[in-house]
Amino acid sequence: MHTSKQEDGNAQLRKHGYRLTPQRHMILSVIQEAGDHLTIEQIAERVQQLNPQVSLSTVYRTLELLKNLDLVRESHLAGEQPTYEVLEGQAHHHLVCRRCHRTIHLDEQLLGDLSTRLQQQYHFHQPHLALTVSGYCDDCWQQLQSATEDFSN
Amino acid sequence: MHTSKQEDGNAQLRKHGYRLTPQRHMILSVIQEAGDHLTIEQIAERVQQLNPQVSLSTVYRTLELLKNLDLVRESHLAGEQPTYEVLEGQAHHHLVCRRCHRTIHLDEQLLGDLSTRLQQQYHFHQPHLALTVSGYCDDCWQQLQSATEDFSN
DNA sequence: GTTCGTGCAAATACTTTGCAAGTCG
DNA sequence: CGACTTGCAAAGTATTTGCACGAAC
Repeated sequence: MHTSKQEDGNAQLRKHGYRLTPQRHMILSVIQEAGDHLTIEQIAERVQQLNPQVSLSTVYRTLELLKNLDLVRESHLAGEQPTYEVLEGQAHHHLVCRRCHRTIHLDEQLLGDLSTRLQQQYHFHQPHLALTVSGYCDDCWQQLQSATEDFSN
Repeated sequence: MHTSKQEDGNAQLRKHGYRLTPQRHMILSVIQEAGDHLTIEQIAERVQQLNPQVSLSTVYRTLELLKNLDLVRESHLAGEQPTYEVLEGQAHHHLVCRRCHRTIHLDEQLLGDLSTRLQQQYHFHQPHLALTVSGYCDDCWQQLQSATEDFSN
């Protein structure tokens, strides 16, 4: 699948004087096609399915590079492994259950014009908003309720 | 310094059947008195200043415990070490410069009634909001501007 | 006195690095 | 061809675990 996103990625690399190696291309593609967060392990797994030769260090080095070029965003929620996803201008937000770790994605407009407000009030440039909400999903909450009948306060 | 916060912490431990050891007390105090985020290393350092015997694993284990009891909040910004701070009911938010890592704290009410809205829409219980804004502080932005005169697009 | 918690050392997990060989442009 | 990248293996860091001793209640 050749999306314009991919060509952007390749172009970005070239523009900054980096070489366009098959490994870099594969890694970027894998992340783009996932359309979701991937851990380093998941990325390596998928890349190695295409070419088992690719080493883990290359994945680390490439992600570092893509991160610096703003082609990929890293997020690191407490207690979880860091994850990577394509950066498409849009922020997006997470609801994470503290018990089962289920994650719900929320879209960017949730926060309205906050971005602009922060820019003006704090002189912060190119702000990327990342909201993480931790709590209990309804299922886990029910289970916890029945498990702790008495411990009030 | 014996604040009511400390007594709350102690009481919480007891209430859940955990023992109140000097180590736990020290670790909680250190975090409370910092009034700011501390890394594990900083916590260990300060605790060991009080009693050099305390081991790192105890710090890890205790933080895990305090986290589960909701006495302490862990945050883990991408590319940084995890940090810990007392949880005082209030969320608080961060603006982090991507270049110099300077951090600005923003207060909870920034997000208004979002908490309630999420609760209602997604049936998420006891939500804690943590907003992280990454971007460039004004100083770094200026420097970057002059450093990259030409590379447009 | 029991059970829980701690210190220590070792194990595990995760990430980075040095370097020779290979590849992109 | 030359400079940049890669794979591999080894080194670093960070975190977790097993166990015997000590402490809280």
